[in-house]
Amino acid sequence: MPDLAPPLIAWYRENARDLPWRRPGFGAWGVLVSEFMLQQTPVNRVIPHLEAWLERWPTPADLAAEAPAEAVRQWANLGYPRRALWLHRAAVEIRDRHGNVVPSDVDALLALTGVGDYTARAVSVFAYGMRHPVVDTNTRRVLARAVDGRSQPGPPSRRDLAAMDAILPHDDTEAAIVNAAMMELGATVCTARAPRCAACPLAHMCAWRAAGSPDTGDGRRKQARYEGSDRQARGAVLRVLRHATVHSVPLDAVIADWPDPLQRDRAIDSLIADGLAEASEGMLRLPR
DNA sequence: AAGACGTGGGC
DNA sequence: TGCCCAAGTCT
Repeated sequence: MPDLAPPLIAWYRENARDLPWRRPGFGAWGVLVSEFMLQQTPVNRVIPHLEAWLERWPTPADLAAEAPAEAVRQWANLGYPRRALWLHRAAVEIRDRHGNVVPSDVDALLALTGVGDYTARAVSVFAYGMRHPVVDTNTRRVLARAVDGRSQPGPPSRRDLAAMDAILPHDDTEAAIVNAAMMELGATVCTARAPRCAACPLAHMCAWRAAGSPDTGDGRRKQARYEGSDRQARGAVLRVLRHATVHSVPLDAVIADWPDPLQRDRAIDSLIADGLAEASEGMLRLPR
């Protein structure tokens, strides 16, 4: 397998988007917040929310001092609101266990609530310049095509980390660039549908292209239907709680017109179980 | 370890 | 319309 790093580095230097978290001195807290927001939410939707968040809470302790409800409300419509809860918990943990400094060590990062294999390495690499493989869905797709000759990656696996590590240069700085370049290439050129191979710096050494760009099938899990789902009901409940001018709403009034009353009750119960809502004396509200 | 978990945009 | 997709994590 030829060395992917040189063309990736040259391409990234010319084509990287100017994203807030790539600005010099953006800070590890900003990077951590951005990574939470970017978990399954597109870049363009994240940017305005990220800037508002950091303006309101410039350090972990600023966020930790607030009630979780404020984090959930500020999260607005970014989706997967448990991430707001987890980010709040992580802020408390960083304040209490790390002196209000986002850790640089992967294992310390992994111990934070809501931080998994991807986010831990992304923060260590992009905020602190450490040398680790960073593997997200973009990286996995580029590896699947350029290295394995497949149209789509298989299911996520710890082996992905070793595969990415194998193409990283020894130098820390160059390794960080290759990590970012793989993600950027997957996001802007080597996309899931209609990849722009004519603009790809790896096209001349791509195993998938060499094999004639075969459709090797999709190893991706199909997403459950959203329309009519419990998730949709949960989303509707939480939207009411976020928008409530009084921070507490009569339980019976929350999406009272929902078509399926059992689903409505299930949604409320599960939100309470998740810590995203609290009920008391016939009222429902975001967690204090 | 397969499924749950929001939301919005593209085609 | 309906399905796919988006810098994942947790149970």
